[in-house]
Amino acid sequence: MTKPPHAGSADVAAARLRSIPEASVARLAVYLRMLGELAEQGAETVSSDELAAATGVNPAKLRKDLSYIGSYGIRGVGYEIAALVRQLERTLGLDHLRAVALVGVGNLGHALAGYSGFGGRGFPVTALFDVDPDLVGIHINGIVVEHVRAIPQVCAEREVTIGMIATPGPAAQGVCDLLVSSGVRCILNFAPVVLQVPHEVEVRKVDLAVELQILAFHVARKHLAGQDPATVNGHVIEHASNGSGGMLP
Amino acid sequence: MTKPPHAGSADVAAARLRSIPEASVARLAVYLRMLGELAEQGAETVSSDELAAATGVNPAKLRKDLSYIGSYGIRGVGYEIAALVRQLERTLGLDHLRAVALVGVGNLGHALAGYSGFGGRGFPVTALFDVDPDLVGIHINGIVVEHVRAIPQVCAEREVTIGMIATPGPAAQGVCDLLVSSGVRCILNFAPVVLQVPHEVEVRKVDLAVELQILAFHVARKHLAGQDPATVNGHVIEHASNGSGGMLP
DNA sequence: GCAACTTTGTGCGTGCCTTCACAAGCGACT
DNA sequence: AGTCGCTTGTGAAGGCACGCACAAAGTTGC
Repeated sequence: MTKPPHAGSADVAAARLRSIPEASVARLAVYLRMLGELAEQGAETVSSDELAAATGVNPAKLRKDLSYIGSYGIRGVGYEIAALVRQLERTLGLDHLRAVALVGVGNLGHALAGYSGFGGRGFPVTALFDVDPDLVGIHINGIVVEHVRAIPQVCAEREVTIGMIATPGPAAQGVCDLLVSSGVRCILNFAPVVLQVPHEVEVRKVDLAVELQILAFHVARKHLAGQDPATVNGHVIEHASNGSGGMLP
Repeated sequence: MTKPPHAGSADVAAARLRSIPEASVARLAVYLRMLGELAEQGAETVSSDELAAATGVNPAKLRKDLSYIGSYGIRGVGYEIAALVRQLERTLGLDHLRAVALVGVGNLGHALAGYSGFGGRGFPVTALFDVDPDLVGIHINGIVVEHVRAIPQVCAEREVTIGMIATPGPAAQGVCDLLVSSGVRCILNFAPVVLQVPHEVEVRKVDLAVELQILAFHVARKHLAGQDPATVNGHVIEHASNGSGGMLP
């Protein structure tokens, strides 16, 4: 199941896409952002060492990550930023916009709806949903909040390809089912629930409470272990000129 | 019950803590939440199969995870929920409260400050900071927003052990340095920047834009590959009675 | 008290990810 | 034109995590 039938460029691309390790994909997105910042600063090329330092990654790992999308580096020089950005965007599927629907306009949802980092990066939030009558009908960032029952119709109309769920836990599975039945195949879940989905649907979960608990574990560990620097396997990040130019709220 | 007639329980605990794989720690937090829900529903014991199904994890992996914190299961029966919860809380360092400071009360920060999932789980947000004069002085959930320059003093007073950074990217490193110099050793970073910290400081990063880009990659993959069900390595999660009882916004 | 059944705890093989180390390739300088 | 220095791309090794499969241990029924 690994061999492409014939060697047309589309098949090659598909084979490559499929074979990129999940861990690498996550880092590619980070490289892409850093490259954008470097381009803004007027840089035209970067070496793997520079880019690795700026993103806190091992240089060899970075080169291997980039090798998955092809050879776009010049030996003795580095990577041409513009070309690399273009290729990364194509690989990550950022060459056309992906409409995003957000369900749950409560506390967190409201913040996500107003988060400028999405629209500016090719992910316009084009639909908002909730069940609360007090919320349905209001506008956030120029988008009107619709009732959850309108999900199938609105998602179809606006060609939504990604759904974000920021509802309370108990409501999440129902909302998820609605999204899936509306053709949404990728879901970003903020609710503290494990979603049950058909195998063709991709779910990523962001669990803030779990993140804090992981940190708490490390606090406890440091306390118990005393703070012997040798035994703590903390990751040290070398130098790296401070990257600036973000885009959060 | 089974084995450990504790000999030097502190040392044993420390050794154990150090050796728990990072991936397991993340799952332990998930188990803990699910166990809490089960307890609320009146259950007294769970088998590894039940808990695994409810959390979308392989049963063997779950048992191995739990084995890292000791033998608290009863063969032929399962795990006694109350005892397991207690042990998990101790292992994750949830046996006493951890004061959290949040820097950046903009769009996302405001939502995090109001997020009930933190305080209810042993992570009271006890300090808020920003640089915006319009925000400094206002109250959110009964907490007053202070100026960033007050970080050292306030963090010391309120014994903050965890810092959350929800500032724009360019401000993050400066804020981080302030937190670290105030004695904060664990940081949850929402800013799209790789923080440079001393090796004894633990940083976890939540990057919403990257999460969406990873999803976009999978959209692109599905498109290119057609949707042959066999070649897509999606994870299928079996049955599992729908968990309810969450605690998001 | 014994046998059959259930469920935990774990040794082990497998595969993925990371990291090292080095050859190949490219540009610059003489 | 040739050589030198720098940087990429990758083969190979090590480590970690996953999941199977089974023995150990407990419970239930007779």
